[in-house]
Amino acid sequence: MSIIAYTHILVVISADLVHILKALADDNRLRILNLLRDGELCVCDIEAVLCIKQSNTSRHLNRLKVAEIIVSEKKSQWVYYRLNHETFVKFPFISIIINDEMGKINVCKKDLELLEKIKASGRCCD
Amino acid sequence: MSIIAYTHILVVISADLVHILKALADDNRLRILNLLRDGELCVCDIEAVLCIKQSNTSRHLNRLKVAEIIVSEKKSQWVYYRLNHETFVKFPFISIIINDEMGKINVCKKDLELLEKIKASGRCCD
DNA sequence: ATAGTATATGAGTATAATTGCATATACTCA
DNA sequence: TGAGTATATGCAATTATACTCATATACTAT
Repeated sequence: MSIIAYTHILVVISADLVHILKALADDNRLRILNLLRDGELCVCDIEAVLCIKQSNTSRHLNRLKVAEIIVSEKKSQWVYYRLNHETFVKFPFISIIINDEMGKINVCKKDLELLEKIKASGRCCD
Repeated sequence: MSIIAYTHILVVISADLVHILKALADDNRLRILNLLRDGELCVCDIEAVLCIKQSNTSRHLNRLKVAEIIVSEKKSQWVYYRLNHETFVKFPFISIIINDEMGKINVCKKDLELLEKIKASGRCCD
């Protein structure tokens, strides 16, 4: 179900249902997606809110990126991650999980509050 | 996020989002849910279509049952499994995955065809 | 009772996922 | 250029998951 296209060195692996579900099936990654609802964030913001190691944060983000659930953009020394709405068009259930389910989870609410505090009182970036 | 209620010996663990996603994030279990779209099936039917070992089939079914995605009912020597629509009301994204995504997957289409053949030409049960 | 069938489970193995530490890379700013 | 910051990645340890084989349990029918 995965499409692998070789164009010179470029390798594109189209995410399929199981890979997307595997990427979603983790507490930390769900919390990351919840944080990204409000807009893009850099690795250090996420790291601070979730209180997990930088390398771990980076790996979780990469897992979501490989599944095409998020995309990244480098701006000076920071890498900003944001939700990939193109994939949500193809797999609408992802939007439903992020928009409808996240709000019900207590940890997710607290994460958003903590994010606001961190944003207010001097972030690592920007 | 899990609610654990002790009433005498009864233990009820309410399935939460991550557990449901973990239960869904597997090829064989997605194929099982696809087969159950048309109605209840016993273990041997599923085993035959997916071409996996009986013990493995039983464990996958248990994983889905613990996540409350399916329910089981014993009828004489067979155990019939079916979709748990109560959970789908609580988590509508599951319905969307099963109804909208399964149909797009080739293996799932073939599984349904094979199931019809097995049902037609003498099943193990009933 | 006994043999046969359906399902569940314990034990062991193989593989995959998560994590942390140390380090490499990329970028900025003085 | 050199120091500092942000992010990614190699490696190793730990844990979780999937799978198989053998066996136990539950039920049916003779």
